[in-house]
Amino acid sequence: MKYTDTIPSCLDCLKDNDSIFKYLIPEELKRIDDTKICNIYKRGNVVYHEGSRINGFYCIHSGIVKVFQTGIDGREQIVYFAKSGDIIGYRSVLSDELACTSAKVIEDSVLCFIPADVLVELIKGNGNFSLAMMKKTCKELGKANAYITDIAQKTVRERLAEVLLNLRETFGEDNEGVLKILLTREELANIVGTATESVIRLLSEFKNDHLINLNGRKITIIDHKKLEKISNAFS
Amino acid sequence: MKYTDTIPSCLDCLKDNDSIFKYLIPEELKRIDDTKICNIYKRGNVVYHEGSRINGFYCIHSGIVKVFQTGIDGREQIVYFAKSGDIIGYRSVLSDELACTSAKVIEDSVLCFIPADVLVELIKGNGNFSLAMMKKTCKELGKANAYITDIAQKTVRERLAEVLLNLRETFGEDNEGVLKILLTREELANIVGTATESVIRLLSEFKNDHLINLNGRKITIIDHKKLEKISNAFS
DNA sequence: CGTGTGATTGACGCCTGTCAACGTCTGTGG
DNA sequence: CCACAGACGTTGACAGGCGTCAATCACACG
Repeated sequence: MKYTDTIPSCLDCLKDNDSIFKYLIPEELKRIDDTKICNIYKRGNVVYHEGSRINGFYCIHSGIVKVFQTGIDGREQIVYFAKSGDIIGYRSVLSDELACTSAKVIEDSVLCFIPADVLVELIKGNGNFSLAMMKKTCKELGKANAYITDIAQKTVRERLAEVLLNLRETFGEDNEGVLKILLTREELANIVGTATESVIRLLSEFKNDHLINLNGRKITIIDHKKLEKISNAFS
Repeated sequence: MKYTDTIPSCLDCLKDNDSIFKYLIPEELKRIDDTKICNIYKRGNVVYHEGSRINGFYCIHSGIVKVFQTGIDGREQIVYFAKSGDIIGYRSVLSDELACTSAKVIEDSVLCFIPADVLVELIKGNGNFSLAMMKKTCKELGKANAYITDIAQKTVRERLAEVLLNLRETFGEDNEGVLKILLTREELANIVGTATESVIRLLSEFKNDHLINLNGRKITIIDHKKLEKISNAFS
């Protein structure tokens, strides 16, 4: 599965994606280019597993990866989606803990693995990069806190509406209006934090109310306004 | 409310508390000592308010502060408790966003305010401190993710048991076994993410099953083992 | 064509939120 | 010293959102 064909250079990658690495100086970027290991992953492949020790982190060159925790009787709770330009696994590296999440590929991906000590080195050495990483982590923490409040106070219906809007915001839609991320009903349920059947029922309710269109896993948002009202957004 | 009497020196504070500032060199610590502003806060006082811009962060010298988000119709969701040695408000400073939480004093406190630019300066200048801050934030992020999973998958009963155990872990108990944090039933509900009445009902259930003792706001954990079993801990 | 995975629908019941009434305690002011 | 207001705690009744179980359908794939 080694990806020796055309290893993406970080410099090229930076042009396309808004990555955290833009805060690095050329020599530092070269250090990453030299140490990274790139691989192709297919949908369903596991990038890393909860409870394992990770000695590095991954940068998403292309594709989509879901990051989730495994809860009671193996039910997944998705806490994050990573797309091109994002990095995953750095949390465990920096907190010096075992991975508290698993990562699995949703859409065929090219991922670059970068050793832990390179990251530590960069944070210690480059104040601007360090600050940017802090900022990134703090923003994620803010989002996590907001989601705790959401999930604790909103109904499943409200949360589903919100999740749909978030997905559009994050992944956009093609020129037909179809969300550029395909998820199973179960995966949707694992974001919202509910049962698969509930998602199915609510989705067809939304469809009947002409808020969305459904075509298999393809979801089209029709009435953005009403969805927002349902989601009861207070942020 | 200015606390001019006996301003706690950071050096003394470090001896008692395990604070993040232990990674600073003496000159840096002095910089904080020189710029900080210390105040006394009484129970109920608001430290900072959601949506406001904070131009610094707070270090808890003594007391307890709850950090929460305000959700639908003003209901609070508590996301963090800060006690002596902890810092709060740094998230908003570093993410350069408005405060996404409010902080309110639970137990009379002495808080030291430290300007934002001092923090940024330290992170940029001291790699070890920077790394420690990253580590701290990453750990918090891990906890937040774990709580998302919890709240999404566990029942109220399980979560309440877990919260009680967490409180004991964090704040300890006096020699009578009473938890060293006093919360109203509503505050407990705002941690668990449920209605006040549910907390009351479950608490008296726990009491009847001889898992805990209740005396007003004083809670004593009797049967740690069974509570753990109820909490369904999978971590 | 059998097998397996995912999607859908219906039935059922419990957990839990909401509403309402009442009890308890503390502090304040007359 | 007592009355009263207000915050907090408790209990009961009730309904409905949502999880669970089970059966069936749809579709892809070897």
